[in-house]
Amino acid sequence: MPEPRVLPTAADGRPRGPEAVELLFALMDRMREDFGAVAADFDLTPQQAVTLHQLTDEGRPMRELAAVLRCDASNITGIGDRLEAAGLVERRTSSTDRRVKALVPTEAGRRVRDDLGARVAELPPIAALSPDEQQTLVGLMRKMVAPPQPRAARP
Amino acid sequence: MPEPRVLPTAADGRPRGPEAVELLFALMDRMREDFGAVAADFDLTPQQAVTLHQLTDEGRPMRELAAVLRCDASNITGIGDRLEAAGLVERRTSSTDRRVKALVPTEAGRRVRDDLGARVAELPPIAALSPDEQQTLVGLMRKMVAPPQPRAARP
DNA sequence: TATTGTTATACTCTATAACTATA
DNA sequence: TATAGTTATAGAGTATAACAATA
Repeated sequence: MPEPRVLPTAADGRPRGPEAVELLFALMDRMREDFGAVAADFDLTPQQAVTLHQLTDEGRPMRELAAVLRCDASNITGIGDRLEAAGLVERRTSSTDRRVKALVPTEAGRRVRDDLGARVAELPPIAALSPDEQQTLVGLMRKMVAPPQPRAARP
Repeated sequence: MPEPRVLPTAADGRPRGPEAVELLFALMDRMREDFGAVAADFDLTPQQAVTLHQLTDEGRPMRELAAVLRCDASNITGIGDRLEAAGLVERRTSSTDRRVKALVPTEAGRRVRDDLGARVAELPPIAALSPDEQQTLVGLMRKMVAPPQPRAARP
């Protein structure tokens, strides 16, 4: 039973940046695997599931989705194609700017999105924590996901 | 500036499984992007960087790497090929079982691996936390990454 | 001119299945 | 037989560059 290569733990309680990174990677691998299994249950790839998960009932412009998913806009075309082929989304041209198209979830799409969300919320890594611990985790992650660079105004 | 779709926050302080999942996904996207940028600085793809990062100086059997990286063993062949072409690893056949080959980092590989590790440990998401917070995060993640299923012995 | 979505291209990752060489 | 690594294959994600339609 192989284990990830993890740097030695500090016995002094000092900052553990490297260790935190190792664990974060291990956690990401774990979530990727667990989430992928749930997505597969809905006949979706992980990215298709993530994209569907990001759709509000009103739909979202494809450009906006690319920004949220942090990928090039051209990728959304293909992902949208496949979600559309699966009958989970429709493309709707904006009435105010005919250049923009929104990916709008169909009724089936909304159902899958919600069912998938419920399943994901019960995944082991999250469920392994007590309510208090989940609360603590949420607080820490909020700080971590914050702005890339505070862009301090130092004139 | 689009934002991820995040479920409403509880005002009652009760378990926030869904919210924790949303933030975890956002964090994963963020880390994927940041880590990818660092890997690119070393002319590596994210997976190549992760693989190199998992190598000890003695090298690791390819099968073991597949288990650690949670992917099919056949993928390691290609990743190993590319790392080898870049002069960062060598294949070494085991002296005790000639079926197994280990991916062993070259001197250049060890240098890149270490430099890359140092860069990653300083990524913004981690650096955004204080030493105490990092310590707390490590504790939480240890529980989360634990065994897939405790596999309780209930005869 | 600038922006949105699309297309074309090339590369990587991914799993599956069949193969080889060992054990 | 069983296992480690390989090869072949197919599908999906990714970025880059160029394009049409629209603003």
